[in-house]
Amino acid sequence: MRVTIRDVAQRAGVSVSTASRALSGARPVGTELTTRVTAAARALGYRQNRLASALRTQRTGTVGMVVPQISNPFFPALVEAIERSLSGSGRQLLLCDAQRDPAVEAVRLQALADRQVDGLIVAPVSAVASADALAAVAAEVPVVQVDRYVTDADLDWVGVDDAAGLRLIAGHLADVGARTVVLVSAGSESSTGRSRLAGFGPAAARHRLTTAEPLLGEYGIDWGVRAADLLRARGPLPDAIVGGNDEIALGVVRGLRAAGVRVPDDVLVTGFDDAGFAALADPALTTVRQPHALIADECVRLLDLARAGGEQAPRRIALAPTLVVRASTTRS
Amino acid sequence: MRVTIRDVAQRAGVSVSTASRALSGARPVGTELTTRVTAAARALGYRQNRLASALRTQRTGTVGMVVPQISNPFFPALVEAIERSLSGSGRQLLLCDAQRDPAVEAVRLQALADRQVDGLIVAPVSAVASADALAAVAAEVPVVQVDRYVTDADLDWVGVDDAAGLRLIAGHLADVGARTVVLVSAGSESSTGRSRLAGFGPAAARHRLTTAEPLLGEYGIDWGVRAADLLRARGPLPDAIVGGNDEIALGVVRGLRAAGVRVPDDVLVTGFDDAGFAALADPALTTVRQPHALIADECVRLLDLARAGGEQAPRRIALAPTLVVRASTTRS
DNA sequence: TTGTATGCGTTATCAT
DNA sequence: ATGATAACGCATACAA
Repeated sequence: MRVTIRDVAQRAGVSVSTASRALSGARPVGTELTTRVTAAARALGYRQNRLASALRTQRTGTVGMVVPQISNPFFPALVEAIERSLSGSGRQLLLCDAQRDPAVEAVRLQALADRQVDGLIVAPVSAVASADALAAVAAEVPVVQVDRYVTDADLDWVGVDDAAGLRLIAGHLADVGARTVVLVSAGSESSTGRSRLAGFGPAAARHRLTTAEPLLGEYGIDWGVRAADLLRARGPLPDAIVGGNDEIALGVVRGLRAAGVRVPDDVLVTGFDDAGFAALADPALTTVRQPHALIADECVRLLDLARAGGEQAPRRIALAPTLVVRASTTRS
Repeated sequence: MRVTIRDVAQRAGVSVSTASRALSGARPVGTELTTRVTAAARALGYRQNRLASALRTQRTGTVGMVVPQISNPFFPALVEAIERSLSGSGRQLLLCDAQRDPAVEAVRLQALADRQVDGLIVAPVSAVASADALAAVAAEVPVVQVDRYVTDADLDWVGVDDAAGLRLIAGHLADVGARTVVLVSAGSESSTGRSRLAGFGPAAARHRLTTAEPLLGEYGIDWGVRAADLLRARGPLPDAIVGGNDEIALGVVRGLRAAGVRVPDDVLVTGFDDAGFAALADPALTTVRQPHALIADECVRLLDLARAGGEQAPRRIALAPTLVVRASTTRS
């Protein structure tokens, strides 16, 4: 049988409550008894049954996270950062994958709520189709959205300041001599697609860059390849192509190269996110890095705030990204 | 207050035990009462408190997993597969990141055990430094190693058949006309480094390929770049370079390209694992794909077997990989 | 400061 | 087949 707190108490010659208090530090315990208890605990190799504790305290020390797809190269870094941020306060991450399906996502959200997680960090699959399920769980457990958010639900959100990211990119492109730029990004189904599109025009204008009509498709390498063809069909290429994320940018590079256009020699290309492979690509991608650690910390902070403060107006926290200049915009 | 099974029982006009049995199906319950109970449960929106259930049944329905580093591009696909395999039986994955540190890993293993996970799936950070902690938790909960294993611990393992993978690669290289090949891989600190090295010679011999002295460093793009230089310094390049994993292969490609050597035109290059970026790289990497879904299923199966059967001789399951031919070995 | 007794929500045991 | 009751391991209200 496992060693329980009863065994510890017995061995230390105290009551169970004293043992509990001595170990948790919830209430003061005499110095001698404290040492007796801790000694007994160590001697017996006692380790708390977190389940029983959670049942009693209503706190599991676990936080649930649902990502659209963990194999999507953007999320592992985020998961890692959140796992790390949580472990700072002794909590653990219960990770679920939504398989890009709002229905699966809904099941996962409920399952996590049933396991009494202390909070839920969610990157919703869809801006609209995920809304109901998210609102439902939010009624029973604190929820923070990360990266993406759903429309029509007043929930906290933490992500990157897309407008600021695009300003960084525009500034850099202007610095290296670009005059004409075009955006290749995702449409407005996702919240990030919308805000990146909205941020692009003003950012370009601020740095006196001439823009052409944006090409909007979806986040993915295939769309980037296709967009490169569309762009060439349009006429002379711009000086620079701004990808809505790294995958699109990589697709653009590949599409261009297949047509004999060299990057960065003939055209500059930038990405967004700094997903793992951006540095591995050839040419390595100039991109905007999301501050994973800060995003993670903010998520955790909002979660704790929600637990403490109860109902509040939803907070939306957009953190500043940083520019990472690599070979795709560096002419030798 | 949350709705508990008491509420359901009351509304259905039965005892709590009957309600429990009707809902769980543990013991037969009269048809009428069953319908009354399920109706009441649905009407009240009852959802079981998994914690309380777990405390009683000693089964949490969660499986812990510890990976060396989730941002390492090999692991997300594995995590996804395991998450999926588990969800088939209604279980969930508690994911931890060891931050490449055996000490952190040890803490995570204990934390998961304290949370009463039903099983543990671990890709150990180090073949030697991870052994003690792994053996310790294995004493209290079923453990299955995946991908890598520790020496000196009799624990189940599921992974890929490295020798078979290298035979696939050698066969393919022979098919496309290569005569001389060299291995660039990791040393023998990791179990995979050891077995891939061991499998290379026989695989090459089987297909009448001439081999040169292998270059052994570590899994990582930097080593690949450096190895490319070492290889060029050695004299004329071989027809093909076999990377110990995809990162090394990518580094080799980059190192060669920096020196003006073209892939695949001048030299063929292969990887191992089919990590996410292998398909995204340029040129896309010919590699050996690990059967993630099968590996995941086997992990789960062994876990369940261990729960059921108690102590057994450790099982080591090496699954057959498949060859993925891409541009890095395809001359146009 | 310490001990006693109760309950968290559920399932298992033992009756009937 | 059904119900009363105890117990899982822990933390806390209350009493001393």
